[in-house]
This record gives sequence, structure tokens and C-alpha cells, in this order.
Amino acid sequence: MNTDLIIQNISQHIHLDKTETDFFISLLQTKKLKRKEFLLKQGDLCKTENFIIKGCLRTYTIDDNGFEHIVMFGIEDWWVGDLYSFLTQSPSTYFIDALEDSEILQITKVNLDKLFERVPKFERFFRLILQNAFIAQQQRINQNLSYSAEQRYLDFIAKHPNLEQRLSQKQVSAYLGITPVFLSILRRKLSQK
Amino acid sequence: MNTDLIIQNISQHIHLDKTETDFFISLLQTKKLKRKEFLLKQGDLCKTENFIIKGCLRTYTIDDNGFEHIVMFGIEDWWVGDLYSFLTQSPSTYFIDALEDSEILQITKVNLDKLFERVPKFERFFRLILQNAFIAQQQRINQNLSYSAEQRYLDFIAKHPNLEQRLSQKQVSAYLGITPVFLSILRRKLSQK
DNA sequence: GATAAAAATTAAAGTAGTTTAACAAATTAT
DNA sequence: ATAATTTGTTAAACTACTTTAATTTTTATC
Repeated sequence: MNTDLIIQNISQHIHLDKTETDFFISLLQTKKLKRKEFLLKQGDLCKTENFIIKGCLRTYTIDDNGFEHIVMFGIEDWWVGDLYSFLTQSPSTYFIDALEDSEILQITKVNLDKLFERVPKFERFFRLILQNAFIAQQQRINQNLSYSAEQRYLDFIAKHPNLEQRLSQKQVSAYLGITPVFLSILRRKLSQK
Repeated sequence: MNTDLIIQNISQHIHLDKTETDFFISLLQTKKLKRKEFLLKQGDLCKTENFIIKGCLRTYTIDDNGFEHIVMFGIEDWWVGDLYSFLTQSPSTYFIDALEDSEILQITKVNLDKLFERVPKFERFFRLILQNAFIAQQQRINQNLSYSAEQRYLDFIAKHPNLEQRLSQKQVSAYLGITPVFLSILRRKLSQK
């Protein structure tokens, strides 16, 4: 199991000794996902939180008209999952699937609770992770309220320069909240400037 | 100092003994805000996290055209503040002011860090608070992507039936991401049904 | 390497939501 | 109580973005 990335990620926030590290690793499971394979479907219970060590995934909904809306992308070094379904063990409203062949490390709710009990420092770790995610989401909400589609697109590529290359325009437009047609129009307009 | 509400709030998530409770309370300060008074302005450092024991506040930005966009309301039993500015001690991008005469309990970063050190259980408490906030924000992002203005309005009043009565339509429209004129049109249309 | 399937482009018509402006109603200040 | 200010309403013109549909380009599959 390739745990280097997750251990390095954790050590940026809290210090673990050897025993704690080994205990944590013992709670993880590896899973590989082929492109287009689902990690979670609407109606499923989200049984694990998932740390991405390789690849790219998306969390999205499908509305009544069949359109997809992406609430987040996840790449290496990020956590994905439906936190609400995970915590309450109720059916998820989200789909999660792989946009590239991917590899994740999984931890179940039972094991995460064990972890919090045995190594309470992890409460801190997940608090810090959540803080960052909360701040990023708040910024996105503000931009959805105050920016035009063009501004949101420019901000997206500025903030995630490497990510855009890994995504189709269709995925980007589903994240920005516009149609693929309009994103294409925007891009032409911008390239003519 | 009226600490009943905050202690009750905390006890829903973690158990505190008398000493811990007293220590926590010793770190708090009370502040009263008159209607329209600012708790934070763009460019200020956010020096405290704030628990509302009475009243109603809003966190918002003002865009280049002078329009206000509300990222969250806060009422009794909620925390407000600019978490990013608070954590990094960098200038805030948000304004926070009182929509009603309000009363809050404040804790500084120094005292919060002291609290985490002396009573690590509070790491858990804030993790749980953040989890709920994260989930709520994710739902809002999804709705901003997939719902029409009418659907967002109906969802808002369904989800916060008591809150709408305390807000002007102008505030509601700034939260929904539409103009006050259009909200008025929507309301007429809905009342005619 | 050919074929099928999906993604991107372009144009033209359509619509949800904005803008402006004038007025009415409600709230706040004196 | 009155005046001043802010909020809400209505209508009409406007615009950012959508929809539909046809064509081209790219990617996936056998």
C-alpha cells in the first residue's frame, strides 16, 4: 500500500509517532477505480472517507432534466466522499466517479471513530482539513453570487492551472454552472482578446 | 454574562465537567451590537470567533458595482466570523454587521489556542461544528448550480421559516443571488398561484 | 485503422433574470 | 406628527446565458 502521500499530508498538520502511524495505516484499505467507474451513486450509503493518491474524481448531482452539476473535483492529496451520508449513514444525494484511472485509500466510519478514540490528535487533523475546505467553499459561494460566468472561468483556471488540462470543457462547465456551449463561446471571446 | 445558550450548544456535542466549563467561560467576552453596527469590515483583521446569543447578523461582500452579496446569515446559537482572516490574521474580504440589535460572545485566537491545548475535547467540538457548516455550504453550492431563482427562494423559506420574517426582501435577494426587483416579481407570481 | 461515440464549435432563436425609472409603502429620524 | 430615507412594486427595455440543431473535431472501441 502506498501510504507516503497521506502520511506526508497528515504530518503537515499534526505529529505522529511510529505506533500512531502504524495504527492509522492499519485502518486503511486501498481501492483502484477505472475511468468512469463509480465510487458512490445517489441512494447509496457512503461507507468510507477516501483519500486520493492517484487520479481524478468528481462529486456531482443529476437534476430533473438530466444535467450534471459538479460540486467538487478531487485529485491527488485530496479527500472525497459524501460527508453527510457518511456521518448519518443515510442515502447519498451525490454521485462520485473517476474521470481518470484512480487509486484511493479508504477508511470506514467504524475505523475513523476508533482512530479518534485511540489517537485524539486526529480530531485536530480533521478539524484543520475541514477548516480549509469550509473557507474554499465559502469563497466559491461568494463568487457564484457576485461573479459573471467569464469571471468565474478566469478565476477557476487561475486557481487550478494544472487541473483544467486534465478535464474536458464539459466537466469545467458543469462545475462553473454554465452550459458547455456558453463556455465554448466564452473561450473564443477570450482568445480573440 | 449569559452563557446558558453556548454551554447548552456545546453539551450537545461534547461533555464538559465544571472545571472545563468554567475555564472555557473565563476565555469569553460579551459584546453588544446596535442594529447596523459593524463587527468586521473589509480590510480589518478578524480577531475573534463569535457566538450569537441574541439578534441577527450577516456576512457579506460588496462588489465593484456596489452590490452586496450575503454569504451567510447568523442568528441565536450560530457562530459568525471570517475564519480565513481569523486563522491567518490577514485582512478580511468580508463585512459583518448587525441586522438587529445583537449580543455575542467572543473568543480570541490566543484564547482559542489555549482552549485547544488545555481542553483538547474542543478540537472535537469545532470539528463537529465545521462538519455541519461544510455540509450546509455544499448543499448551497449545489443549489446555486442546479436550481432556478424561484426554486432557491422556495427552498430558503422552507428551510428557514422563522428567519425570513426577520429579514427585508433586500437581504433575502442578496443571499439568493438575485435583484430585489426580481424577488418582488417572483413573490407576486407565487402568490397568484 | 476503421467505425462509432463523445466532445467541441458555431449560429440563431429563446428566456430567466437585470436594469432603469417612476411611484407607493413602510420605516427611521427629527 | 412630519419629514427624510429606505424598501418594495410595477412596467418596459435590455442582456447574459440557454436551447436547439447542424457540423467538425477528438477520443474510445473493436
